[in-house]
Amino acid sequence: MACFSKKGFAATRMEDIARSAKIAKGTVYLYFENKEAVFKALARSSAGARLQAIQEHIAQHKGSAADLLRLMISNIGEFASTSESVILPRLLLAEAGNFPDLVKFWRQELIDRGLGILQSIIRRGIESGEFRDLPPEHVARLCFAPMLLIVIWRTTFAKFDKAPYDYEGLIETHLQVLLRGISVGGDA
Amino acid sequence: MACFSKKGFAATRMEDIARSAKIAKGTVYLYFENKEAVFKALARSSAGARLQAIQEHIAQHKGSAADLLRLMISNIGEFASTSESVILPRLLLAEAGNFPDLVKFWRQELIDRGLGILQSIIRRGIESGEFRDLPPEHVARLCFAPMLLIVIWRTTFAKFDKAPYDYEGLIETHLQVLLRGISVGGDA
DNA sequence: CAACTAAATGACTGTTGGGTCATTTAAGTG
DNA sequence: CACTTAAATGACCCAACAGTCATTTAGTTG
Repeated sequence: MACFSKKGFAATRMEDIARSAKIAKGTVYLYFENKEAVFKALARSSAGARLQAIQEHIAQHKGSAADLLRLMISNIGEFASTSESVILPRLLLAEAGNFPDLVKFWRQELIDRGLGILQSIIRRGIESGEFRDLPPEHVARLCFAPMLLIVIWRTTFAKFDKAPYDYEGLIETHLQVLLRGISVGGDA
Repeated sequence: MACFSKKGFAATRMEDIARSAKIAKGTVYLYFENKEAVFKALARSSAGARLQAIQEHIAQHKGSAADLLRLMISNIGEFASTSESVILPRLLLAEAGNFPDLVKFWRQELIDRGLGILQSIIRRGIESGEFRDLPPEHVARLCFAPMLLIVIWRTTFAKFDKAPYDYEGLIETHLQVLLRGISVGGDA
């Protein structure tokens, strides 16, 4: 992951990978068919389990839809702004053109499922009268968009920041604006 | 642009570029030092002029901050969801690791300036009492985040859509949620 | 310890593709 | 048309690197 995320797929040499793993180049080929297989194995390493857990957690949640949404966004937000693993989605984004099957995999297993979860929360909020009647498929993406921005910012532009950017503050503001924006009451 | 955006920098051969331009490989080297120079020339082609124009337009705008914000977001949104040029930012994102100086250029010339414009609108709205007192640097990014999502969606995931996604609807919803979320009044 | 098996190595090979330049083609000039 | 200059070409060269495999090293068993 370190190698690929630093230079991209094409510019990473098998020797780089091997040295990074403290083994010889030939050894890599005992475990992987070729360079592409190394990359794919890496890219499939799954956040799927985590999503599964979230999905179940939500089904049995009793609080308001707003609370649930707040919870989810905080969670994803924390991941996006602190985890080292964000270079993985970043990497996939960068190499998307050369690995269409991986893109399809990620789209189905993570994006569609993730958006589905968000949508179901929003739909629930609308039905219960908490949220205004807005298109859930759009609102779900609005919930997620700032996370994507954080991932891209951290992995691409952060190195040129004079002062470290306050990701927590962004997420906090996002929650305030979003919840006020979709709630029916005069205040959120 | 067609070549690079299809396969990325490394996987694009000079012959591809040449054939695409209906000239011979050697001819490319009459106009560009090497492959990197071709890429950089492409990546520098500037939306800077457009930004300049926007900046001036805003200085003399008389309407409410909300109207101004709506205008800007609609504009950027239309660009993000219809222009073919989005493959350019997409490309830069993908190749960021290999061209740090280009990233710095884009960050300074486009991102910082663009965010600056948004921030100034928001600050104006806060001072005039239209908007709530939220951190402008965060709100500016919230304004922009869905555009980024659109760009990435279109250039990476759209090909797997069963039905074409309604980008206009997303932008419309974004405006509704955002303006209601940051306005002081009970309604936006 | 001898005999055997499994794992790891890295020198080597073949291919790919960036970059060069001798040659050809086209344009300009008196 | 003869001659000069500029532009374009693509066969060729060579460095880089993915992938191979004969050899070495480490581990296991009786």
